[in-house]
Amino acid sequence: MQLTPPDMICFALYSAQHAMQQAYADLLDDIGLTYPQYLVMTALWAEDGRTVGALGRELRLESNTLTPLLKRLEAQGQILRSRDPEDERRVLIRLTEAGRALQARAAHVPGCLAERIGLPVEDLVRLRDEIHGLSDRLRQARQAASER
Amino acid sequence: MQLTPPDMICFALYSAQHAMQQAYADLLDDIGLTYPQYLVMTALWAEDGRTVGALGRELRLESNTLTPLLKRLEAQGQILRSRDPEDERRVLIRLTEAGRALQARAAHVPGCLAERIGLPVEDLVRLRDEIHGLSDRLRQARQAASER
DNA sequence: CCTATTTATATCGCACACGATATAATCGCA
DNA sequence: TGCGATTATATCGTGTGCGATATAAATAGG
Repeated sequence: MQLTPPDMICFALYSAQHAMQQAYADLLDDIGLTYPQYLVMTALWAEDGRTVGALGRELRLESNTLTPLLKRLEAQGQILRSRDPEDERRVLIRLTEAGRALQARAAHVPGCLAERIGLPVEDLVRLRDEIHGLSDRLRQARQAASER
Repeated sequence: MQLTPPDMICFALYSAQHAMQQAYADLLDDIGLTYPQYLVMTALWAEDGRTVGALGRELRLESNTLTPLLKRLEAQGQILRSRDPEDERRVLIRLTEAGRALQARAAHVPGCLAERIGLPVEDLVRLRDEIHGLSDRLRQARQAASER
């Protein structure tokens, strides 16, 4: 007896994440952002002026992913990267005027996505929380295993 | 008002998929497979001798992703790639003896994962089906949008 | 005060994903 | 039968993710 990919919850996540990223790509193409770039911009619209590390803790990404991504956003003129004078190890990420202006141009995205999905908000919220619960369990188990 | 990534169901999927892939990476490292390679091998253990296209339909991947991945599996000696004599456009993927033998070495993986997650099977099955439902809705909406 | 350790970010290499395009084989139909 | 359309796979370029490692700044302990 062999499980097939469609039976596996890991594959459900894998293919749903791809479908979601493609749905976002359709909407984000207009404003010139990739989906991970949009996540970073979303985090900055909510709270500007954070360090690379603080962004990484929110998005669960390391500097090896964030640094090149942030350099591309800087090259696009959406953000500025500068060393923190208080602690020269840290790099502060701040939105430019263009980066702030992009928020309005992306304001329709969550609504368009919700419309594409077509499920009641309560269902989405419940599903989101269940998926976060799964993530938390996986990360805790990994933490525990690495401390063995 | 700005949604933050943790509020967004897309980010729940995104981070859960990363956590899942890392959990698998811990287990698959021993047998020398990446997580996408494991998905392909799983599909082949269930049904050997399929074409690239048939694998792609099951895993929802295109040839631009599968071809290099399959070449790496071939270089590892897990599979053979050969043109279908019936239709020279198609490439048949068949397990080698080593590829079949790997099934036994990977047999513990689903159990280890379930243990890491630590949720009842019924919950996992329900969650899996809800996530598949979300994927289906996203793909249908994309299909509909592209036909506009 | 001076060095060992820790912390924050960056660099490198590899393996995906995927849009766009290329190539070759097969099919459809006049 | 011939040829344009379709199908199956491959190639190319870009952008992630991440393990491993490097580098530089800050901290801690003697």
